[in-house]
Amino acid sequence: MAESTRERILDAALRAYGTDGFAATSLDALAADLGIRKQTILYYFPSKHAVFEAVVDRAASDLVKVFEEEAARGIDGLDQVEAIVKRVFRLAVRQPQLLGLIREVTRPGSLSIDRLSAHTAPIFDRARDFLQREMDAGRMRPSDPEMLLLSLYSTVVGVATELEVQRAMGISDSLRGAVARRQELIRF
Amino acid sequence: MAESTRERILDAALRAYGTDGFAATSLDALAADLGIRKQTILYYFPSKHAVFEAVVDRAASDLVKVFEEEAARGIDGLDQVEAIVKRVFRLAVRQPQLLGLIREVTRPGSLSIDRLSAHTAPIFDRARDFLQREMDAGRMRPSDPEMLLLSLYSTVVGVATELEVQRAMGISDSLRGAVARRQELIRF
DNA sequence: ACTTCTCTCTACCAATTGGTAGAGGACCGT
DNA sequence: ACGGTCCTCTACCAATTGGTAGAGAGAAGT
Repeated sequence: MAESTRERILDAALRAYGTDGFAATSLDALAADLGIRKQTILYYFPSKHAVFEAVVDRAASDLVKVFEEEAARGIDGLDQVEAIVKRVFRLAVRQPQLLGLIREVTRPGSLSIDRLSAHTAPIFDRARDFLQREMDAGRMRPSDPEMLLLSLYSTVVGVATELEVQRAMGISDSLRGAVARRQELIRF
Repeated sequence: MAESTRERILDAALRAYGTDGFAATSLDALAADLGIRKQTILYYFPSKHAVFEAVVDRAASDLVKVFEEEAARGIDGLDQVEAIVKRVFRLAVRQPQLLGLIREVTRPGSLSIDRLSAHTAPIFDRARDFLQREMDAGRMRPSDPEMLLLSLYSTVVGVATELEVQRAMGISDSLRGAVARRQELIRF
């Protein structure tokens, strides 16, 4: 077996929750997609919500890994920001459901938002401190680091919804536009 | 009765779908929230999905109205863009669920995205032509109008998710930041 | 007084939901 | 050969789901 059942469940769950949402995805549908019975899912996870939490945990640690790997390379100033944004973009393009999941978690009525922020809070703090240092060192235009981070975040997430809207509006050159916008953002 | 039952249903549905999502909101829950029976809802709407479509229709026409009223005032250049963005912001702050609804509709697996774009396509085209004219007339920095529109859109929607994330991260001065970001955006 | 229309209700339904209980097979060390 | 552990299954359950059928109340028109 190349991939464990547990991992396969998480993969399918990410796909389903990211596109259709948590509430709209039944355990039966999830199991059918995998060619197994839902009781097998409930063997690995105590409840449906536990599946969701596991998916969030894994997605969060994937994101955290990107930051840590990139931070370990010790690049300065804007170059590091650009490198991270680039990698997050690549991750998002390769796994569009990941951004769908983020939308699901950050929904107003969500229960698991604390779970996500628990994972990301440390790198958020580190990123803020990094930006502050770079600004103090004059390698970056000074502004409020927290706000800049939120700007970066909402732009990246915004691009995800953009792709869908573009499709509905009948615009085709989606990816090129997204990349161009990324570069505009960095310049700014 | 100050407000018709039908309108009250749409109000409650917008609130529920915008915060918890469509799939997570049962007709029973919706009815209980209104102090009525779900059969009353099904008297006004043939199905649960029809309620959703009606909510989307009304929300879309609210948005379209903003554009039409503002366009009728005939202001030139950036001032008109700023005025519209300002009004959309005010609408979003007053009705946060409206942006939640947009997120719901623009989700990858959504069925009603065509319904929304059918409403908004005309004003999208008009906005694009407007930007093109303003650029030609030299009142605005030249760039791709469609891309600029998408930028504006994703920034506005992005702010909605931002507020939630900010809350989770424990940052407080949310509205001020949003307004500041709006102004940065316009300047850009 | 009668019908008709509008509205909200009770009663009910089949299907689906998340979840429990436990059987049975495959593989393990002994 | 045997007991134990790991895994996936069948069988089942109570609760909830969206939806149908139709009763009954009230107002309105005739």
